[in-house]
Amino acid sequence: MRTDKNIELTISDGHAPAPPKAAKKILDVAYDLFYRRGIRAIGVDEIVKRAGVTKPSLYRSFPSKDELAASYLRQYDLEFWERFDEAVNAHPGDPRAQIRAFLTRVGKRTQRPDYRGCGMTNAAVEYPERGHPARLVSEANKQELRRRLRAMAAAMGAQDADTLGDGLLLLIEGAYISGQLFGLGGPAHTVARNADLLIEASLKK
Amino acid sequence: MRTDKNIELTISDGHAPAPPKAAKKILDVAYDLFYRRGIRAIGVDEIVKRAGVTKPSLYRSFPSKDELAASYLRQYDLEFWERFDEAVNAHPGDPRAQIRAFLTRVGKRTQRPDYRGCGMTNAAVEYPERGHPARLVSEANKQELRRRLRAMAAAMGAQDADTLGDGLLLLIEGAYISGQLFGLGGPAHTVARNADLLIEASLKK
DNA sequence: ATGTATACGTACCGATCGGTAACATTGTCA
DNA sequence: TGACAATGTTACCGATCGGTACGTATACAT
Repeated sequence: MRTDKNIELTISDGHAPAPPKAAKKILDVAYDLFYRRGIRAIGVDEIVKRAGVTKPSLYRSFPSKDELAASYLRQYDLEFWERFDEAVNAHPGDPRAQIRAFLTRVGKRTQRPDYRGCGMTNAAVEYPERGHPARLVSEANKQELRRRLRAMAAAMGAQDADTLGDGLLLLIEGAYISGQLFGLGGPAHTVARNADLLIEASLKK
Repeated sequence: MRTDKNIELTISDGHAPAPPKAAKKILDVAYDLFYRRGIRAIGVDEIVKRAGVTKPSLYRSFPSKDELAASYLRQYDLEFWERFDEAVNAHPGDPRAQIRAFLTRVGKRTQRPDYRGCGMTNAAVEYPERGHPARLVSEANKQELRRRLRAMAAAMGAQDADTLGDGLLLLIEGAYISGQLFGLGGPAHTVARNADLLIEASLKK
């Protein structure tokens, strides 16, 4: 089991030495398939077939399927925080509005017919074994999310900031799961409204 | 694909004609393995090995692995409603106390070191394909849970009962997921407290 | 032209996947 | 005791799993 491969991909840095084209296509295809149908459900053969490459090309860029899954999640992590920070930056200094903006978007996304929940959450469910490469990425993402939600709850002036932050996290995770369980018209579309009620109840003394 | 097998097991009815002993052991082992490590992660070979039987024995009682998974979830469904009704029956006529009792127990369960979330939720994540036998059981369970939570919210006199019921469902699903993601000391232990705050905010006009 | 490094393709590996055919064993009741 | 049906066992199936040995094509520097 070698560990010295280029797990961290330099995707189109513009002028660096060598941009591996196959790796990007592989990761793009894997991203789509892993998210839509699950990591365990997809074999490497299907990935390379859809990417128009061959298996050795995959294993030259990624040490294993597990590490490819971890790379998929690292990409997911990037895009997740993009969405999160977008909501945050839209309402500077107003954490309650930031949460509302983020959850309004989440609520909308969960109502899309092809919604499949949070890639991070799903991966953690698929890989319960501690220490699995994919699970590690997922856990790190969730712990950072918890940290930020608690900080935002504190900035709102909540009586018990940690409890409110955790409550918001529960609502968010619930929305991710309910979105893929119930589909359109499911409970997930109420996440922003319920979060606002919970915040309201946690502020007043 | 035959469908006329004895999926519904008569487990130890005491004096009926034929109690299939192997089927029960298979289902017990499958229950444990499927829950702890995931359905896709467990092969039928491991199940029959741990159950002390052989593969044909499994396939005489269950038409397929998918149907065995569905049977596992039907058993899970039974035990779930047992726990739920226990909390309900402990506080007749007081839906708010019923919810509190149920969520207090959920919060405690999520803090156990071997906690692996809700078998129903996990199965739905593992099998996103619509119509999968396991997923159908999971979806039915969740829809019934949603129905009952909304009814309880209405009985509490909530301003918007459907929103409160859905909010409680989000918190519950969030607790299931967070329990297995964060382990001990995670956000799930606040589920009862957050639910009570949300209820409080949803009642007052 | 020729070395050298790198990306890619063909063909294959053993292991495991879910599932089954054919046969042996057992319990039950006439 | 004999007949029958249900259960258990041995041995195997084709397909797919993740992963690899090894030869080939291409680009650039000398």
